[in-house]
Amino acid sequence: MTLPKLVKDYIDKLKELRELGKDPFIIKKFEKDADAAYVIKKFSGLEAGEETDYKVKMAGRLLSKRKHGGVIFADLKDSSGKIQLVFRKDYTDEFKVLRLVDRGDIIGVEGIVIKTKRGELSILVKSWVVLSKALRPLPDKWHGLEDIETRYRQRYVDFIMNEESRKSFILINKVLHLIRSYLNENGFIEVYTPILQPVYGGAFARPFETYHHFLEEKMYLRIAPELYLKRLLVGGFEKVYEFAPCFRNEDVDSLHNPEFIQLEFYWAYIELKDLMDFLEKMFESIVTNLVGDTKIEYQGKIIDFKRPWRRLRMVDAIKEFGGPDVEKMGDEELFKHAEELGIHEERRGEIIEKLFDCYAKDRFVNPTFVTHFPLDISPLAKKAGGYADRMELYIAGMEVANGFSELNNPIEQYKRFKEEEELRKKSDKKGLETMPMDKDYVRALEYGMPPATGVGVGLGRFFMILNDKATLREVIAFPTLAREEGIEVIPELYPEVMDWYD
RNA sequence: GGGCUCGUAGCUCAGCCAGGCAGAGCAACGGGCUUUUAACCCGUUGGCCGCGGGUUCAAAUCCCGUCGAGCCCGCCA
Repeated sequence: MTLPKLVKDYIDKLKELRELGKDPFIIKKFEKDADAAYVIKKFSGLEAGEETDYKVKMAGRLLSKRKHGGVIFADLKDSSGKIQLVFRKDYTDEFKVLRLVDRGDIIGVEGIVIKTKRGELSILVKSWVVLSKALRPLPDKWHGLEDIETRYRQRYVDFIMNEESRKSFILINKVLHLIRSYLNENGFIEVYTPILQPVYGGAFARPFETYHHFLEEKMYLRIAPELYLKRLLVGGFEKVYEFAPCFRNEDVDSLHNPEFIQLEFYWAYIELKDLMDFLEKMFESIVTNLVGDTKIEYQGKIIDFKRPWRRLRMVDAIKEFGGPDVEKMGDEELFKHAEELGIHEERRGEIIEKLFDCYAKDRFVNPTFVTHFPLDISPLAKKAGGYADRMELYIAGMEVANGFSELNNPIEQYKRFKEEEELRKKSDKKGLETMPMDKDYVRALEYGMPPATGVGVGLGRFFMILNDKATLREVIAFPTLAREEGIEVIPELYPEVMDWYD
């Protein structure tokens, strides 16, 4: 570790600043009256060499520092953008003290807007103040931070160095805002339902378990908000939605993170085709608002969100892309075919779904609704013919949404839960892929839930598409990683600094 | 869970195949420079080669194990 040696210079400078009565860490505010984007917008028309008398007070992080003897150039980055600072020996206050200011420090400056002889719009700095001293060096100014692991573990450094990363999250904020507005304008209300649940449900997944010491009870982090949102329908809410953080104790890959956010919404008195119409309109509106077009490029492919979107039955999708006609196959034949493909499942429905994944899933680039799911893997949905009245939305080969006509018959719901319990007893998979009985939910249905349709949208995957990112981790600010051991911090490396701040 | 790849200075990377003093650029430090923008020039500092074991006179390099990360497959609607 050479970090201590490098850090020594930084803490020596902090010490000197303190001795000069300039300890950055005691400062509580800096009144900015401009940011980089504002100055660039207002003054980009200046002639090279022109100096205005327009005064600005700006603050941000110093990303680079170029010394030329009597003049120092630096780049200041704030949340709006980047602008050059010019410090001049014959103009700037305390010019010599600038040797204590490093790349990475956060500073506030007051100066005038100029354009240099080389034509770079800049702030000629009169006075300056260090607002926070960086005690660790920034990554290479040219290559920046590229190491994927460090980018995720120390995302703060990633955001400093990689504007692209920061932009993704600004875009996500816009998308969230658009979704909220769209739903609110359509009469939905936003709600929050329990994340800590005594019984998990609403999906097939292994939950995280925890323990409530006061209640002395085992609890689960929710795998989905579904069953609570439908309790609200029972209670008389007709259109509800939730941006729901969910937790699933399963493997991590480019499409799965143990914690992720689902948008779920429920709408009473409409049926599945109405929901699909609504989703089309909503997505089309969001994409159009965002990029001014229904088409976007994702990983080299063009995705067109223009409605109407294709709708087809799952069994037809399998056929269309070279798979068998499962409707004409008996159980024995179907299971045999699955075995040949290496698919080992206990339910007919699971096999059909796997066949869909195998043959068809990747083929849907433009948004496509796949409908008519096997009943036995849809214990919360109503029936439609021999199938579940259910759809999944596929975009760029990814499952982005899953919705269905909500089963509101308490008797049938009870039976489906029972079937799940039976299956769990038989299963050799420790019951992880079955839903537990939720009697309170059945009781709620016994009071009467209106016919309704609901959907869960995997927002992360939608964000991936909009940001043209290949992995979910890129659109999660702090993705789940294994614990990092052996982190050393500066007060441990240089205990004497602890005496500075009593 | 299976396969493949990677881990060397704060950052970006060489060195490994074919064992022989631990390297470069950037950053940092000292000096020069009043219009640069990857500034430049001269000099200096900086290493648990992820970790543990083995082979060897000698290991960053070869072998085994292990930890972390990435990609693919399986699994997770």
